[in-house]
Amino acid sequence: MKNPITGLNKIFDNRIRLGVMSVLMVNEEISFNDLKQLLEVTDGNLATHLVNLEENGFIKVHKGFIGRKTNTTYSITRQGEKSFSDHITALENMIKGVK
Amino acid sequence: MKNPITGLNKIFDNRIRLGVMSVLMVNEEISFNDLKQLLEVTDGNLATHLVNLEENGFIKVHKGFIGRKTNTTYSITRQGEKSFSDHITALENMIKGVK
DNA sequence: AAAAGCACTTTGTAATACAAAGTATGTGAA
DNA sequence: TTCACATACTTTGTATTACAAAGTGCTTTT
Repeated sequence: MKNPITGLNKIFDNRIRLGVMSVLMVNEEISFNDLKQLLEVTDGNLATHLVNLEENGFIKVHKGFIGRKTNTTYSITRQGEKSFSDHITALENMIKGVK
Repeated sequence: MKNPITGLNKIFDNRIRLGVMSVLMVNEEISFNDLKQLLEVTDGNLATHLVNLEENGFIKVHKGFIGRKTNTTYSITRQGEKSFSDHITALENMIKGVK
């Protein structure tokens, strides 16, 4: 038998970062506020995880407007897609092992 | 859209505990040492996570012998199977969402 | 002019994770 | 019989992480 948890990405051990990534896999972009409500987190906490994901090159930020209100949105990067897919694959392999 | 990370069990956010559980889903029992080598962790760290899993009622401990050498093995409980299955289901649902 | 919203940053604290060292018990070798 | 070694921990100390709450700067709404 081999180590079932190799290939898991440490960045995605955290559930909020995991949540952000899986949302961004299926949504072209999402706003800060929508993300905050969806994941049910405080804004400070969310902001920290978003910075982390951005610094790791997994997401990118777009500062825009809705009318004249600021509206920040986030989207996934190529590298983010790749790294998250790899993580999902590792999870699936682990799950396959237990079934 | 709904929160993709609801249903995930916080105990299984940690990769070592996740690893222990997935090993115990497919092995009737495993010894402390085998687990340590398989998951590539220090014994102190592993022991801590095993205590955590035991206190949560997910695994049980059997202190036995091989010949006259002590041999501690671990196995999953009914509740552990249930909780871990639920976690896997939650993961699968999350993954389904991103595919 | 005041209050409120957005998207943060800063601050402080609590929880978590981990390595390393120490411990108790027993075994095998010299 | 004494010494080194193994098992399965526990203890200790530290580093990392996560989080809430409060503060900030800007803008918009009332």
